[in-house]
Amino acid sequence: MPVVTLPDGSKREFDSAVTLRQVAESIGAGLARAAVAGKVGGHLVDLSFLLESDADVAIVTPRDNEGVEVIRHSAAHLLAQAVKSLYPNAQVTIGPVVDDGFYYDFAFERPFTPDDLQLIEKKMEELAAQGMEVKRSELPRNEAIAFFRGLGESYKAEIIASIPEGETLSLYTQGEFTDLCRGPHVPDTGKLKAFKLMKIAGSYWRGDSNNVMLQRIYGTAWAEKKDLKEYLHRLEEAEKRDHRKIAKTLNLFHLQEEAPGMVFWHPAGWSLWQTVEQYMREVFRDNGYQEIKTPLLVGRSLWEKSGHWDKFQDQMFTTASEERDFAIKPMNCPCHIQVYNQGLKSYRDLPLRLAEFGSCHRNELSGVLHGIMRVRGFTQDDAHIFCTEEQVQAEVSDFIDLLHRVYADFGFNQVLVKLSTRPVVRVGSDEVWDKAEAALQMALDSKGLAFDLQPGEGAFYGPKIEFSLQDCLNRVWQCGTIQVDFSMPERLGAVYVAESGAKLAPVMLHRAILGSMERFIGILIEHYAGYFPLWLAPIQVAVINITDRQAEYAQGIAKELSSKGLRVKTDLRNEKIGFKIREHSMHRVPYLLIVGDKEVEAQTVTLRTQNGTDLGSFSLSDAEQKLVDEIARRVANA
RNA sequence: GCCCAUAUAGCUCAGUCGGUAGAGCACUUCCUUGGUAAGGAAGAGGUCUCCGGUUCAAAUCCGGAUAUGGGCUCCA
Repeated sequence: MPVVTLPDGSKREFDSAVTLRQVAESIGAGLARAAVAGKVGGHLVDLSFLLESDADVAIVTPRDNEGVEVIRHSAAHLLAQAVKSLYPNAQVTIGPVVDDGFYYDFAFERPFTPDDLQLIEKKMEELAAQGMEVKRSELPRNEAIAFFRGLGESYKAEIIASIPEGETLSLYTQGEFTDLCRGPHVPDTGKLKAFKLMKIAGSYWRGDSNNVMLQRIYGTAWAEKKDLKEYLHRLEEAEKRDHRKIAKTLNLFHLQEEAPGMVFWHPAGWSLWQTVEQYMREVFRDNGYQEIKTPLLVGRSLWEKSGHWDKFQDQMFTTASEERDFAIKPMNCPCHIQVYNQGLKSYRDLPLRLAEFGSCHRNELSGVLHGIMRVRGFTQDDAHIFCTEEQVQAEVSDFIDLLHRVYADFGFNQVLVKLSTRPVVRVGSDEVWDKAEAALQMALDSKGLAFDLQPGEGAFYGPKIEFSLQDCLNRVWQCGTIQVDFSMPERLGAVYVAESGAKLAPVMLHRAILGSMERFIGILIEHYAGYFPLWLAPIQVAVINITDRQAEYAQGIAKELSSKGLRVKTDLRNEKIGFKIREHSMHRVPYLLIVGDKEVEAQTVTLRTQNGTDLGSFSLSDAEQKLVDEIARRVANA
């Protein structure tokens, strides 16, 4: 006599064992129709799940996130079914749910083409329309291996073979197609109403680049057609924000064949860079950092001492001169230690914070380059804090506060935090790791910051915290980091004289807030879609005359504004006012300052914002004050 | 690096079956002095990414290289 407790706390009693579908039907026909899966005691199960004893039960519909995930998972099976029906020689492998959709990896004798994709999608629609029942069954492991071998599905058989012996596996069958799967799945393919295949990509079998390359088909699936449409619209919006596209319209930078992964900054883009850099320079100065500059090209012997020549050589650009090997620095830390090592340091000198806008080069694989987000030549807002073990927590704590202030100034208020602790292969004693991990955790706890703990993900030389910001499309970008390093100072001979008179190696904290300047500027471009807050805008004000008669007046105004540090452009061309306004609006200039005969006569200016609001007339000094205030407040307009 | 796709004017893109290249915007010149998102006219602009092959003939078909895009892998 199972008694079912529903999420609202109400109870229902049944005379005999029931399936979840029957439970749903007892609640309402509408719910039963909508149901795609169920939950028993918090575990997702199929609607066909037979309930024989009392349980907490929930019916899952496409309104629940879990319901959409079930739909996506079933859509992956539908994709596999369609592929097998069109191309019987293709072998199935895995087909999981990912953000917003799913994929399925196939092994096939020839590459899938975009035309294949269309055919497959059409086949999926046909199969979905048939409303085929999706049936669950079970097989013991060894029989499952034999079953898939019999089907010629060697990859599937290999997956099962890696599952411990003696287990029973679940299979799902729809029409002629059977797949190994933990489930649950929708009760019939008719529940799959809104999906679309997106792209074909390569992927290594079991994610290992030594293995064969499979073909991955990505798709998206949603509860309703409307959701699918919204998703496609969101993709279009994201594409409009693409930093590479905006960089072209706003003339910020370019990349070219001769320098793959390295950026040619144009005046407007470099203005953006300079604003960010000068801001960070102030941040360094106001927070006890000292800025330094170290060489780009450093001899092999230093990289051998630091261990990079051994471990990182593939990624370093190297050259030779007079029979000596050199490498362009991929990181700044070894050089910073060289600066630290000049002159004997006392514990009284610590913490010593050395900062550098460090220009680094790494020879990344050609396939990973991406606009200015992933480049070979980049600049870090890098700094190393040399301190004692006792100082670590306070330094980390101050850094976390600083990082949040900086992100907020750039208009990012959502920050995600990850703490990575000791990996299996590591240097340093357990006591030292205990202390370092505790220091990081206490720094986070003392601020009440939520964080994801990633056991074993720390660097071999110490634990680390990583900070990610979320942009206006809720995309996550890992930018900031602080890492404790017990290894390199000792390796490169850094010491300080302790109170006791003993010479000890300092602890080094590697830290960055923006990460790479290039990438951070790329993020800013996409976050603001090129509509930068006034303080960042490459051109802040365009001074526009209505006819030639006001040219001199306009130039005087521009000169005055420039002298107050504003980035001003004049537009005195012989064009109609509407034409000029359109052009500067499209170039996302935050303020247009317009002068005609009226303004000359009254000695005023008229201000218009980028989005078309007419702010009316101001005296020049009032207008100037307004702009200067807005810059100082770093107002975000996103 | 691996898989797939792409590369035509400064930009965005057409270019059918292989027959010497086209639009819009931008640019230049002239006319227009116009009050809040495109005034008019004329002109100039191309080694169709590069190297090779097939062909009487290649932007177009084939091979290779490079870069870019989307993934995979990588990111101590």
